[in-house]
Amino acid sequence: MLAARPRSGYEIKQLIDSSARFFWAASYGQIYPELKKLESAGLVAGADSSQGARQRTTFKLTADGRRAAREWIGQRPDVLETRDEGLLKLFFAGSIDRKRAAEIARERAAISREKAIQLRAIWDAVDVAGQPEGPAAEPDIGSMTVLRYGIEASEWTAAWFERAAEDLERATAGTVSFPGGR
Amino acid sequence: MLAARPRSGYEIKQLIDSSARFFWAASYGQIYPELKKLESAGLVAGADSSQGARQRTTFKLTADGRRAAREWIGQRPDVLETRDEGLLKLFFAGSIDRKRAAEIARERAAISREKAIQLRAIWDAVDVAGQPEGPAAEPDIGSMTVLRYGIEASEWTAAWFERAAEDLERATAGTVSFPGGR
DNA sequence: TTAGTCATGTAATTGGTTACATGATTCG
DNA sequence: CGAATCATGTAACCAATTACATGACTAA
Repeated sequence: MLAARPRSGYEIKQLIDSSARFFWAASYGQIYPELKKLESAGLVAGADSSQGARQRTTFKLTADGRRAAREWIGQRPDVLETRDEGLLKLFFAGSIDRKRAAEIARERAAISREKAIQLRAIWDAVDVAGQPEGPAAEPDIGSMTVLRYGIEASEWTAAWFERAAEDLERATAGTVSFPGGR
Repeated sequence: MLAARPRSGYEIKQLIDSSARFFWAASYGQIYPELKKLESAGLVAGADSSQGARQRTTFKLTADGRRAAREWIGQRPDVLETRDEGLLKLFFAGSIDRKRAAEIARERAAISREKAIQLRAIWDAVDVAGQPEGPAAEPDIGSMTVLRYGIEASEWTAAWFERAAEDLERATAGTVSFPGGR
C-alpha cells in the first residue's frame, strides 16, 4: 500500500476497510506493530506529518522495501483460505437438523447478496471519484479487476444458493431424491 | 461431526481433509485439545476403542452436546473470511509491477482450476462409495450440496480469471483503456 | 457541546499452524 | 523388511482480533 504513496497506519486501515477487506482483512493491532517491524528492518521509513497537535506519522517505502515488494509480487500466489460458516452449517445439516438445510442455503445467499451490494457501493464511489482527474488519474486496473471479481462472484454465489435452497426445499419436503444430482 | 456418529480425533481430521478443508480447515493441534475441552464441558464423551495395542479413543455427543449442536446450527451463519493472496497481488499490481497483472490473474485461475479438480475427485469417490448401500444410505444432501458448490464456484472462478487475464493483457499491452469497464 | 472522525498505540487473548515425539499395524 | 497409514498428543510459535486507553480536531 505504501508503494502507491506514503500513508499513515490509520490511512492503511481505512484503505483496507474500503476495498481489500473482503479478501484480506487487517486490524490496527496488526498494522501499527507491523509498520514498526518493517521500519526496523529498513523496508519502510516513517516521517512525522502531524497537523498542529494532532500527531501523525506517514511511512514510505525505502529502496529495499520497494525491492521486497517487487520480489513478493513476482512470486506465485499461494495462500487461499476460507472460513465459511454457512457452508459449514449446510455441511452438517444432514446430521443435526435436516430440515434446516434449505433455510441455511437461503441465509447464505443473503450474506452474498449483501456483500455484493456493499462492493457495488465501493465500485460506484471509486467510479465517480476516479473520473474527474482526467486520463492521468488512470483508475487502477488491478484493484478494479479485483473489485469486479468481488461483485460478480458474490452475485453468482447468491444466485447459486438461492437455487440450491429451492432444490433442498423440494428434497426435504417430499422424497429423499436429490434433483440435479451427479 | 460427532453428531453423525462417534469418531476419533484422527477420523475427524481425515474427514475434514477429504471434504470440509476447502471452506474450514483444522489441524491435530486444534482437534485433540478441543476434544478434551469439550469433554470437560460435558458436551462429548470419550470411550476407549483401542484395537489390541493400538490406542484409540472415540468420542460421541452427549445429550448436552447434541443440544448445543442444534442451537449452533439454528443460528444464522456469520463468519465469512477469506485470505486470497492472488487477489491481494492483483490488487497491488498497479503500484508495484503493472505488467505482471495478467500473469497473476492467470496464476489465480490455475489455482481455482486445480481446486476444482481436487473437489471433483472427492465427488466421484463419494458418488461411487455412496451408492452400493441402496436407498437407505441416503448420500448426505447438505454435504453434497456444499461439495457441488465448491466445484462449481471453483470452475466459475477459474473461467473468470482466465477471461480477466486476457482483458488485462490487452489493456497493459496497448492503451490504458479498460475493456468491459463499468 | 457533543458526536464523529482522525490518529496512535498496547495488553490480553484467541485461534490456529508447524514441528516434533512416539509407537502400533498393515500391506506390498 | 520397509513404507505407508493409523493414532495421539504437546510445545513453540505465529498471526490476528478485541478491547481498551488516550487525545486532537471538526462539523452539526
